[in-house]
Amino acid sequence: MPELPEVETTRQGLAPHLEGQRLNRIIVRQRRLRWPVPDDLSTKLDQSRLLRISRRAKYLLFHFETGVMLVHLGMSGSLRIVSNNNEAGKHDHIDFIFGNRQTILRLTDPRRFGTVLWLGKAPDTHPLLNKLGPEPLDDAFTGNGLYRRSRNRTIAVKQFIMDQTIVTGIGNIYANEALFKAGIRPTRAAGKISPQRYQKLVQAIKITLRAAIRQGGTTLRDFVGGDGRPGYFKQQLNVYGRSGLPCPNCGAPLREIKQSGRTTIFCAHCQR
DNA sequence: CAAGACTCCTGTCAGC
DNA sequence: TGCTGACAGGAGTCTT
Repeated sequence: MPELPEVETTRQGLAPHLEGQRLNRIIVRQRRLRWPVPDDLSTKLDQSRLLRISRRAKYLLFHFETGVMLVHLGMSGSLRIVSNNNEAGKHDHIDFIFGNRQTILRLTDPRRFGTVLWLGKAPDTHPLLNKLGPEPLDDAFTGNGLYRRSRNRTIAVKQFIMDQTIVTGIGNIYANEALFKAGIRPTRAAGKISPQRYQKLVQAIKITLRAAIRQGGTTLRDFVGGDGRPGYFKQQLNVYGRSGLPCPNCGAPLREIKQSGRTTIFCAHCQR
């Protein structure tokens, strides 16, 4: 489920439980994720204190005294605090056991597209991190910047904003939503959009992501409390998952197409 | 370099 | 009820 808002609400939910705590041990039940979980992860982390959890793009960075551990949740991953009598299920691949009171951070990931890697002391130079574009909620992410990067690009604007080297954190849902809000047709060539419209798109992205983070925040207490209540992702989505239903703006039926194998939903009347 | 296809894996759901 | 195929919130890697 994780696009930027999910990852950020996960970070915000976990940080108060874990920051400052010492890691006791790790239980790795399944090391075959996107890449194999490093053999020596346990050694690297042994009795190390977790200083803080940060986020870059859709990556969570766990800053330990001994170095940085990177976690990506892929398509289906989640991290939760679970109680110590909670039996591990089929897809509960790793437990990180913290502190004297045995706080357990559990990684669950049915599809195993997620990632757990050790980056050591110089995380920023890692290939997964060193080519990333700006954070969408930073001031450094501007309409002008997007406009400049888009010149001579024939790629569709939707794929353009999902490219993590252009701007980070935007996945399929929020790409659809932001383009709807900005009134831009997802298939339009990135290189043929005016600076003014990129300005509008950047605002739409920021507003959409902030709203989603706020909503994630309200449900996160349940999330971290570990009861895993369903219905967690109910959001006010304007287009995603609403193919054929009326456009919230004009009432025309929303159209569905494929772009690079991903579902795109848009209003042919409002988005041009 | 850019763009598109392919790939990893499992759960869910529509259709028969 | 059971089977089959399509599809799902990601993104690195390979091919053209």
